[in-house]
Amino acid sequence: MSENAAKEFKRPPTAQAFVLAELRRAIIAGDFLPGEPLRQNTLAERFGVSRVPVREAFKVLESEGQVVYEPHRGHKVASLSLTDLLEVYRLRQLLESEAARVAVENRSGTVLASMRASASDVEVASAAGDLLKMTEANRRFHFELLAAAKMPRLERIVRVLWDATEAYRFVYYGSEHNRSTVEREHAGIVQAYADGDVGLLVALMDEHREHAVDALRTFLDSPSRP
Amino acid sequence: MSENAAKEFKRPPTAQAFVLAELRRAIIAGDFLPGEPLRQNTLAERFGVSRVPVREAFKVLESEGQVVYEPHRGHKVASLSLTDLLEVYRLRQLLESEAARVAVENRSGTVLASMRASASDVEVASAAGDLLKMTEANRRFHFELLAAAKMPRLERIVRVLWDATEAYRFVYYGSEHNRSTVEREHAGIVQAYADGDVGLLVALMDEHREHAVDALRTFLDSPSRP
DNA sequence: GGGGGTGATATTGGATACATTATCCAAATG
DNA sequence: CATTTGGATAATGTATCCAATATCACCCCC
Repeated sequence: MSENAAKEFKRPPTAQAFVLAELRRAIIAGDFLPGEPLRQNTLAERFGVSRVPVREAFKVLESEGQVVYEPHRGHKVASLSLTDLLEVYRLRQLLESEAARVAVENRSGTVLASMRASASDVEVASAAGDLLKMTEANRRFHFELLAAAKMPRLERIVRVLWDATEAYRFVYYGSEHNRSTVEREHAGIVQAYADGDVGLLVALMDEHREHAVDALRTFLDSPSRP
Repeated sequence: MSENAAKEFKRPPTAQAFVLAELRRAIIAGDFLPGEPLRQNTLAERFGVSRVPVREAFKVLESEGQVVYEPHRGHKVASLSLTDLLEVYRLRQLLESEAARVAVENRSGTVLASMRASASDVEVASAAGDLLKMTEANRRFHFELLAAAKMPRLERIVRVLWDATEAYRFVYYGSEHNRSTVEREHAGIVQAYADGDVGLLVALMDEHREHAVDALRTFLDSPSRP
């Protein structure tokens, strides 16, 4: 086996890793409702594994706040109040601004190209009306910049915060007006990064976030919301 | 059973909760060296449980970055480089400053009294040369202010960041000069909070943190460090 | 209608057993 | 001598089983 072939071999995931990835995807996709119980047996059957890797995946999700645990009663999908939302976005503001500042200091053409590519992916998905792909591309877009800061703990914290609200992304993207706002804002963000204008970059990111908050604020404040 | 008695009844922890608490305490106390493997069998025997709750505790600690996991090879205690330390402290600066600002906006006599009490506990422990108690009281001191911000996610994030470096607290507290610096700085912090002077509070907290960083920077940069 | 009790069932917590992977060491091979 | 192979052992991943706890349905009594 040549060195290249060894590098290409992809080790199969452990069952716990598989279950964790699937649960994470399902929660973010809104497949489970906030407050919905997650039954070990049911999920174990669905995934074709025993309860053990399901329980282990739960411990991770619980640590991230995606899932709420009560001894002897099990786990439920965490729900998000307006207060939670505001806290999450404020924390993201602080942390993403820091990442942006550091990323601009170490500006790179590779990051810029990646941001442009994923911004373009967002536009393609938006034009196709594919909200799932748009959500994924949007995430890639933002995490290009976060990763560029080379602060792994910061990136992980933001990912967890991001996950906490991601199930609600569809609310925001449901409106064509919002989608085109997103595209315009991404373009501005890319340009500010390209220009190395950290003040503008941070301001544009803040504004971008604020628009999402405004949409979700209304939604979470609505009495008909589950 | 009366209502009061019901409130006083303390449910025994699950084995996983017990193991998690013990592992957390041991890691923070420096009972395990950075990079040291954590053997499921050994720990299960030590705690008198099966491997299952040990593994579940590991998943939590792994999520928090306290423990590093590699499939099929197990878990080890995370180690901390100078780069890690600087990132942790920078993140704490951002987040603790925010907590301080919010806490001052909602200033309360209860919080002030609690801060004073734990600052006093720090001094008592310092005078007695009890570094473990000093560490605990110091933690209480700082988390009084963090809790006062009533931002649970922020508090949790800071706790995780705090835990990442807490095993090194003894390095800083080993010097009597550093200990008396801590006491003076705590007094300043309490006074700034009492005066509602958020600018001064943040500046004093930054300085307080910077002193710890300086001590640990030297330690982590030292080639004789394990 | 409300409260309490009982039994059946659902679910969780965790112990034990089995399967798989990694590591180590000795023997064999080039 | 260096490298490879094979076997034993250590350790991990997870399935299965057992015990404990929670929930639900039903019944009786006030």
